Amino acid sequence: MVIERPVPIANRVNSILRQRIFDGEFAPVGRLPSETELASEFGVSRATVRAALGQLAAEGLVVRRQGDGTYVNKRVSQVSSQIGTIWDFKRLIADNGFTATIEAISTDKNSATEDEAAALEISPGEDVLSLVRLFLADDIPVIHSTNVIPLSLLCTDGFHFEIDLPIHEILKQHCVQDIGFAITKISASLVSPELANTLRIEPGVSVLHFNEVIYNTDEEPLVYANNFCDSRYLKLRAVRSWA
Amino acid sequence: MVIERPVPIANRVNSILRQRIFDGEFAPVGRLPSETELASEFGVSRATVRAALGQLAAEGLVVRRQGDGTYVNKRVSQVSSQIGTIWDFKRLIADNGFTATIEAISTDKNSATEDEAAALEISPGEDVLSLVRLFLADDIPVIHSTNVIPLSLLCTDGFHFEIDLPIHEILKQHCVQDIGFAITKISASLVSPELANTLRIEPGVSVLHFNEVIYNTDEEPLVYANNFCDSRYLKLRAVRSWA
DNA sequence: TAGTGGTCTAGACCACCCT
DNA sequence: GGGTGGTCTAGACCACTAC
Repeated sequence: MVIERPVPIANRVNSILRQRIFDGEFAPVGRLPSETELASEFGVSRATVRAALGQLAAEGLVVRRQGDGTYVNKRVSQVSSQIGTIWDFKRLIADNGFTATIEAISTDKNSATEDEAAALEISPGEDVLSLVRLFLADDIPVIHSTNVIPLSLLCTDGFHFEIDLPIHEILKQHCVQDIGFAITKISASLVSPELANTLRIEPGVSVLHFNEVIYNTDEEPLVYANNFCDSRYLKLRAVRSWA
Repeated sequence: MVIERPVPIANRVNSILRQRIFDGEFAPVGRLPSETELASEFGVSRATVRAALGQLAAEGLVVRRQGDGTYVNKRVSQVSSQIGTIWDFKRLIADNGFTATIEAISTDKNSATEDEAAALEISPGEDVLSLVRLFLADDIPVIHSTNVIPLSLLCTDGFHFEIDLPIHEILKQHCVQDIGFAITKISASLVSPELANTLRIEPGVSVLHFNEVIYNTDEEPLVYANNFCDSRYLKLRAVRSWA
C-alpha cells in the first residue's frame, strides 16, 4: 500500500492558474488578479500564491511587473514542447499537432556494450534490457528511441511492457527506483544507414541526437538512452526567462 | 543615472552556496549544513535559505531528502553548459575547456528579409542591423551567429559594438530595452556551402541550428537570431530534475 | 526520539507604477 | 496616494529519516 502524499497547496494553485491561462480566462487584457486577491480567493496566504506564480514565471508563462501586475505571456503560452520539461515523446508529437503512435521494434535481453556499461556503471557484458521503439507522427517515423536498463534493476518477470508509456513510467512500473534527474547531451548528427532505413528517411539527413542517462535520487544510473529525432517534423523549443 | 537595485538576500545566499559546492567545501560526504544552521550562519530566516536552496535544487545541483538532509549532486555539479541557462556562447566554449575567441564577420545595415520582418514584426525592407560573428574554440570555428536588430531600436549612433559581449549585453548598451525572455527553436541541419566555408568544415556535416527571437518584457521582438553550432566540439547538456 | 526538510501562515516593509 | 509585486521574518505544524 503506497500512501499518496497530499499535493502541496502551492502546486494546486499553480495548476489551477495554468489551466485558466490556457483556457484564456484572463484574455484579452491578459492580466491576472493581484496576489492579494488570489490569496483571498483560494483562502491561502500570499506567500503560497507567490510560490505558485513563481513557478509560472520561471517557465516564462507569466510576466510579473512590480507596481503593475502579473500578466500572461501570450507568446509563451502558445508554445509547447519545451525542452527541459520534456519527459514524454508522445506528448511532444501531440503538441506538434500530430497523432502519435508508438511501435516496439524490439525488447531484448542483451549484453551491455562498452558504452552502455560505462554509462550505467556496470561491467561490460552484463545483462541489460534494450527497449527499442519508434515514434510516429501521423504515420511518419520521427523518433527512434533506444533505452537500455540493467536487468538487475528490473523487479518484474517477463518482458511485458506498456510500450506506449514514457520511459519513466515504465521504470516506475518495473523497478523500485525513483527517478531523480537526467543528464542529456544534445548534438546533431547524420542518420546512419540502418537508422535511415528504420526512420524511412534518406541517408544524409541531419537529425537531433539526445544521449541521455537517467539517475535515481541517489545518483545511481538507471537508464542509458539514445534518441534520434527528425527535427524537420518535430519542433523543439526552449524558453529562457530573463531572471 | 541608473539606480542599482540591491541583490536579494536569497540570491546572495544562493551564490555563496553555489561557490562552496564548486569549491568542494562539502566533499567528501557532500552534505550541506541543515537549513536551520545555514539560516543561523547567514543571519537570515529559514525561508530565505529555503529560497536559495530551492533554486539550486531546481537546477539539479543539490538533492534534498526529507528527514535526512541536503546533498550535493556530484553528477550535475561536474556538468556545465546547461541549455536553458545559456546566454553566452563565449562561456559555453570556455566551459567545454577551450579558449574562446570571437571574430566579427560583418556589422551591416540591411533591409529586413521576409523571415526577419515576420519574426521582428516589422515591414519587409525596413532597416535592420545584421551582426554576424564567428566563435572559435582554440582557433577552431564552432559557432556561426547572426543577430538581426531593427535599426529603429538602436539608440546609439555608429556601429561600434563590443563584439566580444553576448547579444543581451550589446542590446543593453545600445537599446533602452530590457530583455524579458527568448524563444528558441532547436533543430539539426546540414551546413550550407557558404556556412561550411566560414566554419571551415566539410559540406555535409550536421550542425545544431538555434533559431531564436528575443523579446522585451512587453513581449515585443528585439532580436532575430540564427546560430549554427558544430556539436562535434561543443557539448550541450540539459539537466532535468524530477519535480 | 531528535533532527531534517516540506509546507504554510500572518504580517511587515520596501520599490515601483499608475492616476 | 493607493495598489502592485519584491523581499524577508518568525513561527508553526507536519512527514520523514536516522539512530
